[in-house]
Amino acid sequence: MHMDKLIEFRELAFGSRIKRLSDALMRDVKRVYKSLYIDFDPYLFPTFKVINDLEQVSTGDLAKVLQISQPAVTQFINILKKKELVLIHPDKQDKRRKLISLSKKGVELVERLEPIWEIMQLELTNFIQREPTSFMDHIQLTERRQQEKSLYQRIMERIREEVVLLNYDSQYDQVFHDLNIEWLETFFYVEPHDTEVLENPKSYIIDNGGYIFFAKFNGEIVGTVALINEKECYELSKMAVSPKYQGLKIGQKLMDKCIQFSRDQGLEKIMLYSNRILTPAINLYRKVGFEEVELEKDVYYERADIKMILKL
Amino acid sequence: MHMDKLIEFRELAFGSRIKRLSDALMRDVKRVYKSLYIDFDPYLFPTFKVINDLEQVSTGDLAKVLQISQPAVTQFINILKKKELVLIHPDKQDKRRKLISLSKKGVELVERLEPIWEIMQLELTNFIQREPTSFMDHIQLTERRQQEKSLYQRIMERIREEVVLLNYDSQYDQVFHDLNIEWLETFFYVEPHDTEVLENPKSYIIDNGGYIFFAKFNGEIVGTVALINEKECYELSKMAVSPKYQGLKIGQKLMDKCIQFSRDQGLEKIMLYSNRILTPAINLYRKVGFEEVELEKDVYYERADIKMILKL
DNA sequence: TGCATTTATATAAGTACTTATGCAAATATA
DNA sequence: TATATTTGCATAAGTACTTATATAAATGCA
Repeated sequence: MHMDKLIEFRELAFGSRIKRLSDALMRDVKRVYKSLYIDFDPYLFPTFKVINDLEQVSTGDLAKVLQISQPAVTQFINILKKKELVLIHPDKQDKRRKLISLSKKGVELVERLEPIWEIMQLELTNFIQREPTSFMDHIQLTERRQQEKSLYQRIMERIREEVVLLNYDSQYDQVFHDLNIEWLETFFYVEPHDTEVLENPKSYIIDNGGYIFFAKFNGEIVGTVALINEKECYELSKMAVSPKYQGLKIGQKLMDKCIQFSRDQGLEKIMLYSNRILTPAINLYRKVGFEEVELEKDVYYERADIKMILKL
Repeated sequence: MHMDKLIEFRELAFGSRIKRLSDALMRDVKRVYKSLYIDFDPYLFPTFKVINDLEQVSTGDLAKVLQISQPAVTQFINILKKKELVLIHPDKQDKRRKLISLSKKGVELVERLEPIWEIMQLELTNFIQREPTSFMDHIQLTERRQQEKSLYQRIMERIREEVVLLNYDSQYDQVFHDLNIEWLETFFYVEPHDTEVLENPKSYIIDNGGYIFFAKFNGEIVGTVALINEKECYELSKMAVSPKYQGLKIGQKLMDKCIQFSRDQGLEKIMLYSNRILTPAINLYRKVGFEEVELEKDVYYERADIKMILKL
């Protein structure tokens, strides 16, 4: 009773099957955008990409090159307009025509999306292109691949792989400062001690036997964390991830690195101070094994209201 | 500007392209049903066919074997119910469950659809299955085939080919009578002379040097026409096509046969009487070359209000 | 055996398109 | 040079699904 009847119906269910397949893939790509907190939808891709490539197009031209109905294009443009991704200017020569081009925000989005599209292109190629075979077999094989590991998972894994970890380098001092100031300003206020440390990471952290790691994605530093040298253990601190790149599990990756690094150094534990407002962070700490311990009275961070320790 | 941009986008537009393709094919199949005056939709096919094959299924089972959402199944069942094609009975053991089975009308529809499905299966196989190649190439080739000659045209042509013409045989006397009585009763009233002729085609038509042809589709006589022997020409008469099988161009096929036959006999013209109410018929007569001539006063059909002649 | 959980289905609202149709501007034609 | 036709876009409504959620019946477990 659990088998797929559409397979049995063979070519007769061809239409239904490619529909089902395309629906599944579109849904997966939609989830990718959502996971990356990007306000974009896969069905908008063809329209958006053509506007980007041709720089200026009319509604009718879009319908022609995309081979979809003109009302569909009108609707998509309205949605892109609402998202402020395109500009619409009437054609001077022909007052019936509207010329569409990308807005500044649209161009920025393209820049953000391009590396992701590249990865999608790669994963999709890998997903659908194997040995040459019949159309029906391709559908069958692709459905099976989707069941084994969804396109969503494949793309996300690949995107996460693109995040590489780097050791401290003074060229990243500014980013280290900015990433940390960002969340400090959002949730608390910046203490004078913070500024001092964040502006001089080398003397305060590195020269004291501490370490700083960076996460790089798409040529950009998108996250950082520091291990500050305390007696007998490291204090995990200055963890910050660019809000633009949430969903990539960068925090997780930085944590893993810190834990592995401390283990390799033969240490027994990692310690950290945090604040209960930062629930996602606290959850991550718990997930990797940190346990809450009593907070001493004279802690040097004013905002700290929780202390956690991970036994290695 | 007229090229297909989706091709350029390669694998990135994979989802959009199979969506576009499936939409096109579904639309074509929908048109086939419409052309045959069958009140059915391609999206209902998987559900309908599974109910037919399994005889009794629950909503949930359908969702499982079709791999679509349960609300979709509920909606499809409601539509099938509205079309009176299925029966819904609550499960005695499990009062939450609903068991779906085909109604009498549903079974009849399956019988009507099965030969068409067979042709669709054939045409689709031919449409999508060529040399083994990559998934993208299959899509490309299929799109091209669709542009050259749409799936709709391919299926319709094949269905029309299934209509074969037969010469007079007394075993078809009853059908000859019934098909003609049907339209006579619909548009006029049956004159005593009609009944006389329709009940004795052999003595009234064949034995007078006339001819009767039949159109057969799916093992059933679906149309007929007679050439009645008059001095110097044939009178085309008793043309009738089963309303169930409109859209197959059966009338056209019977006409072509009559014209070809008369030509082969070396005759100079065909003559017919009709009535202006029967616009589709009159249109067909005009289309193949019949021209209106003056109607004599003493014509032996009371309902005749137009006389036409085709010069061969 | 009673109550929480799970399962089967229904309902509502949203999505990504379609077709049908209307209106205004541009072009062709007389 | 007026008028009919065509073209470009918008609007409305429909279609074939989806997700989210509700409800009632069945089942699991204490």
